[in-house]
Amino acid sequence: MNQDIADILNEMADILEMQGVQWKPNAYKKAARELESLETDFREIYNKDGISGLKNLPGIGEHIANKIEEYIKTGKIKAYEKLKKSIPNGVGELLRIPSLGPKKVWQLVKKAKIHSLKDLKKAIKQGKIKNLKGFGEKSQSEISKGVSMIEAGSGKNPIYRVLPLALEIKKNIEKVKGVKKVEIAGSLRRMKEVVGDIDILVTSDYPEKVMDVFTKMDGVSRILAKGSTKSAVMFSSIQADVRVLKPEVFGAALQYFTGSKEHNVAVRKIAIKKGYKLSEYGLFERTGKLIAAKDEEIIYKRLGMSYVPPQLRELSGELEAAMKNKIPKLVELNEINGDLHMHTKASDGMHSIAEMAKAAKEKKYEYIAITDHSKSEHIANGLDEKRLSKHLEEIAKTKVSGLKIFRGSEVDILKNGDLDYDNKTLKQLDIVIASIHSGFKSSKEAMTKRICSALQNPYVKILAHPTGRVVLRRNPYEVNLDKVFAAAKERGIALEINCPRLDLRDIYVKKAVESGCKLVINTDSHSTDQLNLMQYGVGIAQRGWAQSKNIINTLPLKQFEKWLK
DNA sequence: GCCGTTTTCGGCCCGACTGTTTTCAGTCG
Repeated sequence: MNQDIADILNEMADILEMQGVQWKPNAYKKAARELESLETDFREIYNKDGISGLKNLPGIGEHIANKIEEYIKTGKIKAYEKLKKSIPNGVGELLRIPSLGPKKVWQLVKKAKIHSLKDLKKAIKQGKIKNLKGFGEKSQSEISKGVSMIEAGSGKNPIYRVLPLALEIKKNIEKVKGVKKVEIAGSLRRMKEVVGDIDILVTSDYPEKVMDVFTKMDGVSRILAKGSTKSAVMFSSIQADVRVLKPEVFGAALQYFTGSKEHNVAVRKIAIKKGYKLSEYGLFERTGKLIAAKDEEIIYKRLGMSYVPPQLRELSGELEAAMKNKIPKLVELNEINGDLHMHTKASDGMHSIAEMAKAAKEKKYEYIAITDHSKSEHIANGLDEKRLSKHLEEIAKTKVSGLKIFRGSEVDILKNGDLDYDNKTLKQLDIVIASIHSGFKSSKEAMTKRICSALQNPYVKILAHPTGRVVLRRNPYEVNLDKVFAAAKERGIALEINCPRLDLRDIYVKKAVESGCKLVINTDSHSTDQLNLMQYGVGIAQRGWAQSKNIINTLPLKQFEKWLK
């Protein structure tokens, strides 16, 4: 796994930085980032092109390439082992504490013999930290708070918990007198599936009023800071920051606070190359003359590229594309015309067919598919042929005006690659979703073969969670994506982007799009409220560069029915 | 340690904030 080697390089960077080594840490971090974002396994590159293949990767030169080769050949890197020995064992965890960076950690190690979180807690209790040179009363209490935070495990939150809160804050601020613009920034604007905190940017004639309303909102558990233009509060475990800005710098600030950090660093480098300087206050000439700040779009334009949608700002090829004017228009939530994966009380859902249909109608969908589990899925009360037959009649009887309800099933892919119903049964269905729910422990090759074999069935229309590394709670499995994509493409089967689970990494969707596969954004809803998960699926699709033409359920009903045939 | 239409040597993103200083280093976003 690329992550393994990236972790090692990152750790080497941390240790070097602690010891005050200049520049080298940056090089290691950059190399680690490159490996993390790599689509192909580094071993594959090495097997194909040897050490020069590694050296061709940006940020990886002779020395790091040699170390990677050493790792491939021996499973170890001598320089890394040596570095690890130069610091005590538990120091790594100290680096995760907010307000403690490599330099301060190293001070603690050297001057106070603090080698672990445990040592640190003891030293805080004894009041030793504040007496160290470079530390003081305040630092000690900050560190103490940081330790509690780490121990509480707080940090990152899933987007489906954070976005509703952010929208609520936005709504509240929009109502304040004098407010002109309110935008959500940060990783939330990029629609990352896991986000740190909420960042909201505002322009207003009366900043103080905004701060008052924000800090007094329902659900605020603690006010971390309240100033005239910037405040931070906690909503239980979620931190939210609001900044009021001058309208003339709003675009530059929005660009800056949206990130990602990697994207911003790269954009700034481009600015420098063009003889400019970019900060959150705008794009400037070397002379200090302001060129652009009001609008994000203009900043990108002045840097010689097209606008980069927030969801793509991960430094994964978006800048190259923007410079060539090749950024696609991404799929939008309002383009989704149907949800094709829904469960009802018949298997493991909570609501009836009619209730699900009504909720879908409220979403203004043109069509849905009811897709309960098949017979082998005993835990989920899967339907045998007899119950299925009755269930299909029920679906046919359910009428909601203006909504087409397809009769479907989420059919298990059995261990041998066969489907859970025979073809005679499958023939009665409008839509068959094939998916794996058991036997996760097979090898990558076996899983791939099993899925590809199921895809040969003429009735399969959709493959559920095709990502290869799906964490179905405790059941990760791996497949050869290229083979699965090829099989799906050949048979015109749509690959599902499964929304309720945070298991899709951007790369899978991007790869599927690039391979020419059709995708479908379904919610796998087990209750009416889960239909709201569609927006997160759209977010995942957007981050994977998907356009509406890639997504099968953006088709209007008539065209969708054609695709079904 | 990496990299190069300003460089094979000398750079490496920028600015605010904080706490500790007595002019600045470290951390953060």
